[in-house]
Amino acid sequence: MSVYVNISDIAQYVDQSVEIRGWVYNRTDKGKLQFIQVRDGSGIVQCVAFKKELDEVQFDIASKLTQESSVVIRGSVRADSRAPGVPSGFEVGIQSLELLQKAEEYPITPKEHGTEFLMDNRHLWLRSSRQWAILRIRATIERSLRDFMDSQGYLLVDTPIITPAAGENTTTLFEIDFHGERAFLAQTGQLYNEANMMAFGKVYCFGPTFRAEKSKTRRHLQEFWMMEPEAAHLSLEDMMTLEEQMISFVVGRVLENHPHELALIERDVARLEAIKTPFARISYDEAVERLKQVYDKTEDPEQKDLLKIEWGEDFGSPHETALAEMFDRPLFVYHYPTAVKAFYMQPVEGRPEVCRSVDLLAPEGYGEITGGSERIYDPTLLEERIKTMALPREAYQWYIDLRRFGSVPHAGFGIGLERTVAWMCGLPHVRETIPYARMLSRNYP
RNA sequence: UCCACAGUAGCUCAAUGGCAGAGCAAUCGGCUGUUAACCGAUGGGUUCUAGGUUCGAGUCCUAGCUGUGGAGCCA
Repeated sequence: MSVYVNISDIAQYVDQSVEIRGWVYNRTDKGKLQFIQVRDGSGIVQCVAFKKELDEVQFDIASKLTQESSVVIRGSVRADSRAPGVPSGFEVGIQSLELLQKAEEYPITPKEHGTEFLMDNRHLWLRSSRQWAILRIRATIERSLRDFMDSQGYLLVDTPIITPAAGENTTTLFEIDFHGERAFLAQTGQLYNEANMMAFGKVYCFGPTFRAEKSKTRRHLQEFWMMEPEAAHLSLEDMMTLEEQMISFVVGRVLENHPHELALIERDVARLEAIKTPFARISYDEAVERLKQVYDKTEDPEQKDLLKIEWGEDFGSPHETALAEMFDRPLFVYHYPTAVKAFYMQPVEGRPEVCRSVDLLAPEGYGEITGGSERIYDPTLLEERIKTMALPREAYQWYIDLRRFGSVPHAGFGIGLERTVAWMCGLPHVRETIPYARMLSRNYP
């Protein structure tokens, strides 16, 4: 009798008879010998058919299998160092084979393809081993982020996706028709998080967010996933500690659970193993000084122009890359100018021109992966800031209310899932970090 | 929105202004240890679109469309 197994567990069944239910990943035709690589979602295993050992009809089927045909194979597992697969080193000697469906000519061949073609066929591309590995790592990162926050006593409280008119800068929001009223897809759950924090102490939300910006870069999506923790009585300094513990926890989980996947995508794991606390911490002031030094040393005029910076300006991506390259682990940059940050950020005492904000820049040029701050908790100051920034006060009434009923110092941050996955997997573009990327010119499939 | 580059067989790409080509995939044949197997054969084209220059345009020019990379944008 053969037992139905997942390919990922194949090592436990050496010299036993198993049943594999999967899809043909690739086939090598050697005449009287067929090497059939079968994937079942959990892994890939090589199945071998010898003409002598199979009945004629079944061998004929085996020798005509097309890529992605669905099959049920029964056979005995043997250890063989020559066998490729995930995990490698095991193969199934086919005793019987059942063809569920012979696949039509499959568009994605084992050869190279262009980005546009692959994205047009994203529904099929997901079956390729690289994409399979990346999305499995994404799932682990997502779960680890939740596990970490849960272990720290944070409660998952979901925030709405359909939100009322925010009033300002609607150009970056996706507008929808809410029964005749204007509504928008959420850009962040943060304001609701602050209300939830007042109810539960320590909370986080984790869901999709939407940005209608005309951004067309390797770091931007129109729809992306973000986890946002928010806690009462959390200082900026304690938040940095929390963030670095979180990141190193997640990196540890990925290294522990995905050696096969990391090997498949050829990630340099030494770069991940180097992610140890404490992370580097520098102030915005120091960051600007360091960037000016880099600027002075840069010869290439085009590059030099991109690195130009004056105190008070926000960093562009070339600046973030230059700063991150100075360290082999993630870098916190704190106390940004108040003018370039959001209205709700708490000013630094005695230095109102900067605020208690912090961004975390990933190594290897992956840019900002988290951003957060202490929030203004004094209602008068918050109202002043809303007036200064010319925001519609009515839209923020409930938010101001939070400061009228037992206001406390608090802080929070957001971590962008796709940028985190891109960094940990060493990918050049975020489009492969999400099953179906929504980009400026991509809403299919 | 701006800058740069690209668009040729199902896919990845070649082709000095002069016969439209290769590899992979498909189909057929060969091979008992392949790792993107290999070897032989066969079929496969609106060269993104519209106009223009030229004896002749895949190639040059103009406009547009699509994509890629980057910048800006990213409270």
